[in-house]
Amino acid sequence: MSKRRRYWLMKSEPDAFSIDDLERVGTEPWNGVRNYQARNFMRDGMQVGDGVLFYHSNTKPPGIVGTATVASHAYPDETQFDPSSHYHDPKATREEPRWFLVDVAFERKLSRIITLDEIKSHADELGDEFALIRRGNRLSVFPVSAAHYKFLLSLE
DNA sequence: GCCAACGTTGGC
DNA sequence: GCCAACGTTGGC
Repeated sequence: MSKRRRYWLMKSEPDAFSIDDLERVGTEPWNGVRNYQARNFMRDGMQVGDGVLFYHSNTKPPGIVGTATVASHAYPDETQFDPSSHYHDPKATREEPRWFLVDVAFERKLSRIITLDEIKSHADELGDEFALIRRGNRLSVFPVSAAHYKFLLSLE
């Protein structure tokens, strides 16, 4: 069993939850993910202490704005059980939860945004396997290699 | 606000 | 199991 730190990129729309919000609250349950692949990364791949690139999506400009750490193992997303929640899933039960999340803890804000444009300008170094700049990528949670994590932060 | 690129759903 | 219809994401 490897204890080696893994790295991830997690997207959030700043209107809904920004890096400043995370700084304010310190730790946040990453609720509302309703994509199976993203869920599987959180449920099966994440370990406490893993590094997270915090990305602002659907804003101008989109880009990496900070870092965070995985602060819990995966557990059921409470919002799936709440009929009044936007994220309610009528097919989920407490016996068989469908959606899982981890807690994410604030680490730091970057001194500046590493914009999507800038990341794209380094496509040659990052290569095709970097999911963020692959065509049509909509995943909100995905793994980043240690080398890519280091490279992206070196752009700061 | 538009729309491409998906993922999901449900009829068959 | 196929696939059309629909909903969502997220850059632009």
